[in-house]
Amino acid sequence: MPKQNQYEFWPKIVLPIPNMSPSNTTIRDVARLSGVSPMTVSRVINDSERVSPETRRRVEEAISELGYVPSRLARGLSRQRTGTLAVIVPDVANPFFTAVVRAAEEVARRADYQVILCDTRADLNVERDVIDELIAHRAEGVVIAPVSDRSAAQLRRLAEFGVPFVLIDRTIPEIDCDVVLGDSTGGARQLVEHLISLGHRRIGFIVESDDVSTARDRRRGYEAALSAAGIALDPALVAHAAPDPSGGSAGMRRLLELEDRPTAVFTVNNLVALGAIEAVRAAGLEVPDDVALVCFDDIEYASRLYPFLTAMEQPAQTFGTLGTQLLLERIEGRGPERRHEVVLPGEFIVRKSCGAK
Amino acid sequence: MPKQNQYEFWPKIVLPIPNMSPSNTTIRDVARLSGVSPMTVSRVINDSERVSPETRRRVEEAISELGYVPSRLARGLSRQRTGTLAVIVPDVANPFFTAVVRAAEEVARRADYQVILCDTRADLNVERDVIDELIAHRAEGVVIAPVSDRSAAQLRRLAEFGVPFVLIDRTIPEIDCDVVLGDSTGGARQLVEHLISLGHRRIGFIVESDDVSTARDRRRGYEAALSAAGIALDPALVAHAAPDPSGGSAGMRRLLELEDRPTAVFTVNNLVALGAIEAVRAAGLEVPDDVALVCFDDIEYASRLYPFLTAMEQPAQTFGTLGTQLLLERIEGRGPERRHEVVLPGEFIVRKSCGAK
DNA sequence: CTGTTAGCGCTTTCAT
DNA sequence: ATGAAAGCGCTAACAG
Repeated sequence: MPKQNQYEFWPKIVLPIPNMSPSNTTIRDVARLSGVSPMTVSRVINDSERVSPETRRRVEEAISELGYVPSRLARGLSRQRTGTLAVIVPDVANPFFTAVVRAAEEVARRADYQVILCDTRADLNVERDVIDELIAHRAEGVVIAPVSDRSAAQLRRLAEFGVPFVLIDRTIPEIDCDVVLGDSTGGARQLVEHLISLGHRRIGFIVESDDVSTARDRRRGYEAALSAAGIALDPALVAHAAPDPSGGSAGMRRLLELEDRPTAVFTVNNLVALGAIEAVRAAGLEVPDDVALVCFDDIEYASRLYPFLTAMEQPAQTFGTLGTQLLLERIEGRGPERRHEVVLPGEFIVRKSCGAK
Repeated sequence: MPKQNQYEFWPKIVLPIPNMSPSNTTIRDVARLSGVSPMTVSRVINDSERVSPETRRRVEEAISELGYVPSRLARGLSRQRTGTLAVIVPDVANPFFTAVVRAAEEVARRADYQVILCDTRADLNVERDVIDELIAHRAEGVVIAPVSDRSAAQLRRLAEFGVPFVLIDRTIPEIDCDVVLGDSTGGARQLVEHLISLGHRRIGFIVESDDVSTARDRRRGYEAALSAAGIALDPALVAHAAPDPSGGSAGMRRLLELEDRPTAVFTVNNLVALGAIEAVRAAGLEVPDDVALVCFDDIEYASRLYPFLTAMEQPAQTFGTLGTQLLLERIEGRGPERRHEVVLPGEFIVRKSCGAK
């Protein structure tokens, strides 16, 4: 079990480092070598039509001979556009966001945009810093799953700087922009109704703070399902916790300590479910026998190995694809005046954790 | 079940888009407003000492009044350094690399570097393109888990451009540079010896192509364990496959079709194991009863939900941390002449898939 | 402590 | 079809 600083003294091997000397070839070097002006070289590297085939050939030869690669910095500064856009998520390690990010990158790449991926770790301050960096970088647009409603300030900042953005997974009350959402309310309702149909009456809910739209919407769905079934809402059954495994554990522990503890629990997402399950087991109980459990979002690899979580699976890739497409439309001015609000239905997947036969 | 183009016609909501007009405030605007020269403003934003407190105050006031954010493009072009480094992995969605990436980003951020994350999808061409982009961006260094030995060309290209890089997880024969590795050979040997100690004699191996160093090294460990136990190597038991779940399935299917099929299988990594298990189940068999299984790398969330895979877990975060630290040393010229080669031991975790009691 | 002068490497605009 | 001049926004290197 390596300790953190075990590698303070690295094992060393005596081998030469390759000779690295920055080769700073510029457009002028290419121009000189091919006997034309920098402007002509510029035309060649930008596939402008107005270059004679012969000149083009000579320039291209010089380029490959010199191993010239145009500087994006200079080009960006001069053109006043960077061809870069950003994807910001609260946690890349969450399989849901991992999928979102991959899809977004794919679309961006195909449209010839570079993408900068930013992980805020659900930290508002990191998010602020990251957004400032992106402004400094003159990113042309941002696809973002914001930390919470309090991200509004930084988004307004983006808007001030004329950087278009689209929200994914989460809305923010005062922010009007394109947005790609899951059907949180409907999905939650469906999950909870399923538990009710299984005979549960005391159903817990582990959820993050109310300033995240998905948390609010899913709570709404939870309440709607209960009320439709004539079950009174018991505030003690709603446990607020961080939206990660340790939050899930903490939340579940609190629910289990209740006098009249729930027989079933709905967690706001996959990672919370994970922690909740661990807490159940730590208490010497079992899912679903002692506590049934349903949640939002799947954990793909886990489910492939062991189909356990009954979940409302959201089409993560589509969040990324669509979000990026909408963003590209805005960037390229093709977007309509009115904003898009896309709501993607989830897929209800019944597995073992809910205890359905 | 949403079809791909169901969203060709997005639902629209009539809401105004915030008025976005690019605010192009430059250092000169700030200079003008605060009544100093651009140079003084530059000094202020760079925390240079040589500015009187009063001037500094006025400048800072102007900055916040104008909402000025210095352009990284211009700064980079002028300073001839971008403060950007890149992390390249073959698959961010692989929990192992997800962890690597997060750790790397953390270290980079603390050293005030921006990081660009690139996912090559194990595609050599994507890798080449990505590296070209990074050169164009004038990234200052690269931490890379290369696709295969054939990545050598693009790494040499990096070196030509004076971009330092460190290899993680995988070495490349002709490339001498800092590298952070796991103990593939030793780890593989330990895994296979464990299977042997459980009584297995026919042990299969599902592995990717031999031009990836980890594949070679793990095969070496596999063979060493067999030979130490006096078990003859049967080439039919070594299945080559893509290093992902579908590759794992394909590989396992081939092994199961053998006349004298293996009673245990070692897979080169976590994702291959996943596919292999699916194939076993699809064949109506069970792990570990019909086929025992061990692999490299854990699938964290899956294991938390259901501790199943017997695996050689590698300290992924340390790969990222150390790799980035080494890179930073190189970038900042603090690195020693000789290269570092760090080999991190794995942790052998016995769970159910190997069938140990 | 502050300002001036030159670029950084590319592209835009306008000539030719 | 090609080139010259100017400038994108910033900072290094010198003044003063």
